Amino acid sequence: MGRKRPTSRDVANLAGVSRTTVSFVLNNVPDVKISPETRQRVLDAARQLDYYPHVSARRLASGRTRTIALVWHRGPDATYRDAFLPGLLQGITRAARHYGYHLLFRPIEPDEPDDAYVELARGRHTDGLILSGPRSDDPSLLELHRDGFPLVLHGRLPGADIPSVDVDNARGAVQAVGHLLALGHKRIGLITNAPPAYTASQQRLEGYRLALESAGIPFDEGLVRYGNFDEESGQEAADSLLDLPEPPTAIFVASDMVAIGSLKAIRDRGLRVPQDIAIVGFDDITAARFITPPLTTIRVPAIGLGWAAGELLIRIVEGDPPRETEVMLETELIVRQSCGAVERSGERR
Amino acid sequence: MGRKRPTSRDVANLAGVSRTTVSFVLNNVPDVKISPETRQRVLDAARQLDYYPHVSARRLASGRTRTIALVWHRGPDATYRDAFLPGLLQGITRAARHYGYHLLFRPIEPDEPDDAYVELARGRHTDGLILSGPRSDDPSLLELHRDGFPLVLHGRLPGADIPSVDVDNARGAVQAVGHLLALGHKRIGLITNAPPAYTASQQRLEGYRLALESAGIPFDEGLVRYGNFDEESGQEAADSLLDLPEPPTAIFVASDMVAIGSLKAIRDRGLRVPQDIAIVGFDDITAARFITPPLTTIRVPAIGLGWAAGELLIRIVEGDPPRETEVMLETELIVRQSCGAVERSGERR
DNA sequence: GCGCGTTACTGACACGTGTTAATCACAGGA
DNA sequence: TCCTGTGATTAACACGTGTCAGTAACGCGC
Repeated sequence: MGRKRPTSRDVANLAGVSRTTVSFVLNNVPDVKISPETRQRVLDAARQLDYYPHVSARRLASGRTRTIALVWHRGPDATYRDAFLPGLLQGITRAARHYGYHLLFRPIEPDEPDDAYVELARGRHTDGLILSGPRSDDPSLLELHRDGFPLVLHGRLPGADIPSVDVDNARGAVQAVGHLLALGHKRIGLITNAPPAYTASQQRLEGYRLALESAGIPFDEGLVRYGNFDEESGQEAADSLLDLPEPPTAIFVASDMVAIGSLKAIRDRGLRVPQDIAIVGFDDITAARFITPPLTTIRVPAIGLGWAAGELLIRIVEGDPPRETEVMLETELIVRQSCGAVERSGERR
Repeated sequence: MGRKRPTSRDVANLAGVSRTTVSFVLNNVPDVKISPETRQRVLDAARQLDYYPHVSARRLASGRTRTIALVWHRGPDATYRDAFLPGLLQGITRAARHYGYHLLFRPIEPDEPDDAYVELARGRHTDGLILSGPRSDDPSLLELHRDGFPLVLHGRLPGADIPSVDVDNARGAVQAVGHLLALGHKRIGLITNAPPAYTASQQRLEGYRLALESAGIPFDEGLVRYGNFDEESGQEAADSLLDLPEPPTAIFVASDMVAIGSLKAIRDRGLRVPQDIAIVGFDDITAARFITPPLTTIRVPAIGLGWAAGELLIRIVEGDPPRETEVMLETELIVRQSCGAVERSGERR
């Protein structure tokens, strides 16, 4: 075994000053006068001993952890959300690094209680939490927020005015349906990403309705089906739409994963995409570029969401909250081939 | 603002015992006798006050953080590795949760020094580190290991005998090439996943060579090309192989991402997969199932790797290291359509 | 009555840092 | 000579827990 970890006392002894002075120098405490020679002596001593302050001690004394956590609910939509995880993490960790914070990653598995994360907050494990996939019926959540613990939700939670970050699902749906309308389609079906209990599902439906209405086309409930995150549900939903006496000429499938299932259903009937049926997806998962035909879709800015959530949370932690604490990020229409707007080409997005 | 956080002293006062007793009860310290009534009084008091121990204080006193970190080097292969991140994280956090640990996620961005992670170890931020994508020329790494700090590498580092976890790349390549040989191919090309500087690339090449030799086919360097993680490199490499006077009838592309580029090159020449050229990939990324034709490939057990790394590290931290500290996990051959072994069907894997 | 072991509990120190209030040396003005 | 302000430094306390060494009470054998 090597020698023991050096402490700030060791640095102080080596530099011939008090421990307090070491703390002042290493933390660059403002409004404290330290002579340049002393400062240098301390820095030299610290370097010579290869001194790193003990984080736990520092946290205990300062009362701050400089750590935030991402609480990741692993629900029925796990595979769907896993596609966003790398981007979201990258965005959050970038913000964290920018402000000098660390990130704790805490998935909540299905067999755990939903409020397993409160221990992180109550035990002062972290200074704040980003909660992805919050449940509206979670009392601990409201309690934490009432007690002033910094929280940011990924995904809206109607009712409670908790700071949140989300993508503008309704506008994204308007972009998708608007694109199909511009291509001349009048009879456009909808397959949602998820059951109506999910707010994102409601919002995308709302955008679909808005786009149609502003084009003077009446909303027809008979053209709406509900997906359930996976391909199977997309296949069934598309089958159901194609069985209609007068099937749609285009379908907005509000999830790429579901859209992949829909494509299969269409192909199995010998129909061609986009010539017979045009398709626009949502999410822009990695696979969207590679399937046949490449999927026109709505890109969700995962990194941007992560950055926004991280920055918002840290600013709240530091007592400098922005005026607007409900952030909405814009989506982007990615035109590929499944919508019929462009012919096959070498373009690569 | 609500009232202050309760401390163990508050619990002690409410229960009418000493703080020491509270600690004994809540931590279930063995070999300490506490009467059942006292124990219950303490538990009731803790519950009544909604007491959660202060993690930082506990860490300082105990000298242990019960936290491990995943250090994630974001190098030139970032997009390729992002595909594994969710699985790896799930495996690690499962192991962490099983042993009562937390996970810190620490990406190292390209603009940071390679050894930015040492602060985590030296400052006792975590009890141990999992390093993904280690560099052999990193002196801090060897120094940490020499000082007895618990480390586990994801990916081999030849030379230093640091505990590590990796997939058996060579055997995976043998599986892939063996499958092509069994289908009757004699002239099999290789496109690696990465330049030869990457050990995984060397190992997959080695497996390719072994499989051929054990089938009595001499290794021909002229059939080997080096990929570079992305599709472009796969396209170029495949073009180069197809330009040969006697092109191969099958190609083992040791990366699905690279294979996608190769498929494009083949299709652009009007050739069909698998009828004219058979392809087997490596990694089993999500997109592999969805491209046309669905890619036969070698599945890498991301969750298993994560679990193995997490468990190995924690056992080392707890002073109970297994005898074998170099773990190798097996890959799995996933047969789809790009190899020509099965005709188009409804199967879904 | 006294020594002794056992049960149930506590006092006091340690962990390594941040931070406030105080101290000291010293120069300058009256 | 004494008072005062200021620049440089430090003593001392606080943060909330884990844990060792001890103590008080009590039963028991002789």
